[in-house]
Amino acid sequence: MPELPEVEMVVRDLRAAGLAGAVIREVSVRWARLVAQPSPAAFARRLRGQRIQAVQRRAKWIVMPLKNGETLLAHLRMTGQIRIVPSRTPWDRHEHLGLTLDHGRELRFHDPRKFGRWWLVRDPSEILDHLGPEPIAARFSAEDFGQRLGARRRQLKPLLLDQTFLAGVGNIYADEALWEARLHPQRRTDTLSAVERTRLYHAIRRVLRQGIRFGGTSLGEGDGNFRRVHHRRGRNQSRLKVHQREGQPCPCCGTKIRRLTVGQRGTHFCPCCQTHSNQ
DNA sequence: ATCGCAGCCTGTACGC
DNA sequence: TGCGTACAGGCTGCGA
Repeated sequence: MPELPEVEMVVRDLRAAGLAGAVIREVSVRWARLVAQPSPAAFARRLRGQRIQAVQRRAKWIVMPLKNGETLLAHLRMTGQIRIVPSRTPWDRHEHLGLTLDHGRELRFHDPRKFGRWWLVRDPSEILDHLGPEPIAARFSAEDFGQRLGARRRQLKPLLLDQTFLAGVGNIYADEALWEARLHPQRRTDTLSAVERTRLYHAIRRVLRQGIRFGGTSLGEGDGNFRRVHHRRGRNQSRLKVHQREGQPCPCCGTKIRRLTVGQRGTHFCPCCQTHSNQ
């Protein structure tokens, strides 16, 4: 699933492909509900002829400011992939959006689950304002994180997935960060010591940065799994310690990894390293 | 404030 | 082999 590191890889790939500076010649929406805002017709009309000025990332969002001041936004959700292909490439059955660019190229949005969404808005803050801090930003401090964490009374895992609390962490990196910090996913946020809060802060940043360093996490071989722009796979799956490793030994102590459902989410942890004390 | 659930989707994994 | 069913999950919206 594309989380912060995966979206970062896509954004870097799009920049390397020269998407910043490209002009959108034609717009083809083949699955109407993919366009969240405005109507598909207005989306196509207002996008046509526009130049993409930059390709940026905010949490799991791809943010593309246009020359006319509007902003194109994309969210890959579960299975969204962006591809750059030669114009007039035959459509794959899971490609639901096409942006014909200059220089004989076309951007295609591929999404088997159809959960991904695109927006065209005058002011991106109306969409992005609700998001919490960017966890790998320099200005994101351990003090601020620890203080906000202690002010809440929830289980750790669901709070890490709450995009208004912290923006960009998803199921994979939440499991990995909690293992790294040696904290039980169901531990209550207001029971952590100062040392544990700092440990979690560093663990989150470490697993996200490692995800980027290894090109993102591509679990499995299927069509719906994460792929970078030119269909490349990430390599971070080989670095995962607990996520999707139920029954396999913990790399730290050898205990079998267990799976729980926490806040309606599949959750993987080491019952030995991640203790439930204080809960 | 926090929680749980339905809904959005379809590929995959499973049982028979 | 083939069928049916359950499940996965990011996010929103709802009610408790």
